[in-house]
Amino acid sequence: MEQGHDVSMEAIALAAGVSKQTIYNAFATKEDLFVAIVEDSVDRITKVVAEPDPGAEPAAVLATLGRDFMTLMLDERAIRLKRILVATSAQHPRLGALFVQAGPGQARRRLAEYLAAEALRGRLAVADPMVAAEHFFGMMSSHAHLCTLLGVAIEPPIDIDRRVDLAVAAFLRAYGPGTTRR
Amino acid sequence: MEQGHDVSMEAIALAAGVSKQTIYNAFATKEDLFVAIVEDSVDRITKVVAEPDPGAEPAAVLATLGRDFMTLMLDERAIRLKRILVATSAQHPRLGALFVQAGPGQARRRLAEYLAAEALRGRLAVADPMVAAEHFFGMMSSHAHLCTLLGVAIEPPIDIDRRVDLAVAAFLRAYGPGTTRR
DNA sequence: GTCTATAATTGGATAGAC
DNA sequence: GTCTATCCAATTATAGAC
Repeated sequence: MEQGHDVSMEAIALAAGVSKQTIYNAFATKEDLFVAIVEDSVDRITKVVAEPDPGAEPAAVLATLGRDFMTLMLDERAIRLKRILVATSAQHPRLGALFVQAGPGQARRRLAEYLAAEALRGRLAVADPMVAAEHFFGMMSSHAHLCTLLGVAIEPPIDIDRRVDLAVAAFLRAYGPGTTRR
Repeated sequence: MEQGHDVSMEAIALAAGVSKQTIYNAFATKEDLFVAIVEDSVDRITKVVAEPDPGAEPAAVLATLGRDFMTLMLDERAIRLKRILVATSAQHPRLGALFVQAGPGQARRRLAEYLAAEALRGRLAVADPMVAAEHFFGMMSSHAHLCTLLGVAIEPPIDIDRRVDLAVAAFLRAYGPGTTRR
């Protein structure tokens, strides 16, 4: 995970403090080891997104989910994992799908469920909950996501709380109760 | 560009119909060739984003910029280029920055300029034009962007026009003239 | 089970003829 | 300038001793 997708078995054995043959006793090929490591990393890194409290204020729920999402997205381990998944997407699209489901996909589904419930209660004007959830996360994360994957510094340096607050405010203007949907 | 960042000089020479030595006569190292190819590709792929007409309706300007942005983002060549930039980000962050500036960065600056002008005219309620522009592009592209990089199929298949229309509508509710900013 | 030593292959780069 | 043939380093995987 530290050295990226093209790390050698030699380097892995060195870091593990064993010889190559010891690794080959546990994994038949480098591919097998790679898949096992990535699957494990996806489990470790995509920590379960807390289910929102159905009774809480939309602004508070959005802020909490938003901060969790941004923190996960900017986590150095998560960035490394995503780079590896992108670099090997041609050989292992299944691993990419695994990450999407467990990470951003889960966050999106959780928020969409909450938005649907709030729409029924009349506290939000959300026609398509999955689209609205994507709008929320997309507003916050899009630019920073690309930059972190490319190793490009974000100017000005990202302020998570501010980004979250701006996205929450914009989302509530777009999907608040008084809004006319079309 | 077809085979990805780890293509061999052998394969490149074969595709070019020459021998390796012929390539080495033009480029001192594989690195040099790589940088030249990527720089050229960035130029080719990030076609100049049309400057918005200052007088046009916000909804129409947003729809045009949105469609251009989505088309560029989903272009197969652009996806391949981005994968290569991500895979080599540790060795060549400069190339990633080049792409960001020329591609999404340019689109964002163009939209931000337009939004600032419209805010002065009172047709939009935009406090921070760069943030608002990022909100617009982020709403449309975020999820699809990650999926295309990872080679994961988007379910349901993406409908550019619909995504653009939904983002334009949400943006205008959030940043339309009647909106209360905070 | 683990280690050292060693295939066997690949791939970047070069030599030397034409 | 271009080609063929070759060098050399790195890397995956295995053999065989302990």
